[in-house]
Amino acid sequence: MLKISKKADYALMALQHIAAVQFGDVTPGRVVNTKEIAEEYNIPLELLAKVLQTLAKHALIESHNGPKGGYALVRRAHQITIAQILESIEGPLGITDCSHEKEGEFCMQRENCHIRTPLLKVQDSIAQLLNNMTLQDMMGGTPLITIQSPAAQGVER
Amino acid sequence: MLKISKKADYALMALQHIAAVQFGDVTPGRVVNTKEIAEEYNIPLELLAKVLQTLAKHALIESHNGPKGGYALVRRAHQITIAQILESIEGPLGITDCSHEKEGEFCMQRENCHIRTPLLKVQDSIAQLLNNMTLQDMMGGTPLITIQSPAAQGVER
DNA sequence: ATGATCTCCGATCAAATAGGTCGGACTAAG
DNA sequence: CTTAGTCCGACCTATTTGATCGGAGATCAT
Repeated sequence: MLKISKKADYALMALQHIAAVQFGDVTPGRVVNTKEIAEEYNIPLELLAKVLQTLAKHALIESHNGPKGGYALVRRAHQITIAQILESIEGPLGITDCSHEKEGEFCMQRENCHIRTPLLKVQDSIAQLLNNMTLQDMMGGTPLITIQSPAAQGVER
Repeated sequence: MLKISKKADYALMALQHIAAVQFGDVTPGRVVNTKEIAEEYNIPLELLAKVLQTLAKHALIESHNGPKGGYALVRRAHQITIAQILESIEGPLGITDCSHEKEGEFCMQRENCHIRTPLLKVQDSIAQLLNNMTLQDMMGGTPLITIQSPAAQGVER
């Protein structure tokens, strides 16, 4: 349960990769195109393209067209929150249908519903969690396969 | 994003209602049948029945068959966590596909994936959040506990 | 300038999952 | 024993998600 979509997964991988290239030591400042990312992580090319387009539309990355083109981060990694990334792809956070009810619409269970308020509380907690974590926290450089000491993880803050 | 299913919603409403009847002041100990809950909250009867069956199979409630039959909680409200309820309906918590990979199976992106470990960290935080909240916290019409964000480090309450 | 290449973008298709429905099996009251 | 009321499991449909295709526009190399 509470699974995030594959597209969101791809978005996180792609942004992590772009950040690593752009701010890394090897070829700093280089833009990276869709194909490179797709091959590196075995992601369907066309689908990844669509994901990156969406991210660009939400101003998380900017696109450079033509040959030698590609994508580049607009902000630095620590200024991009996980919440922003996920919401760009999957829409606003809402663990229940009635999370974003506009005035005038309401679910059929609303009048006697006792669980809405506690659930919104849970939702707030998750929102804070995702807002306090940035792309920088995903940078660690250590590949997954190697054994890693718990202290060496980039996510520790 | 991260929306829980309608079935899970119905499960929470139903359990809240059963607990209110069973441990309330009006008719304590009474079992409550599917129809009563469905009408109270405008839930499709047959679908709610299926949800309750699932909850019974996971030993959160017990079914009493025949006339005057219905469902009753087996444990008290404060001993049933939200995590247990949701997992009974939607399966184990897992924000990403590779959360519960068995030995031998792995996603196509695994070998170069840098986001798995941080995401599992997020998942752990959410798990703690849901495990620290019980059905009791949903009782009483008015909101009850304040939940702190587990974002910084370790979840405390 | 012109062609070749690369990216962007919309529309489209297929698979998975959630939402909802049906008839039968069982139980206990009368 | 009958009968009304309940649980239970299989079935069907609709929405969402994952993935794909083809063309238009932009940029760089020649």
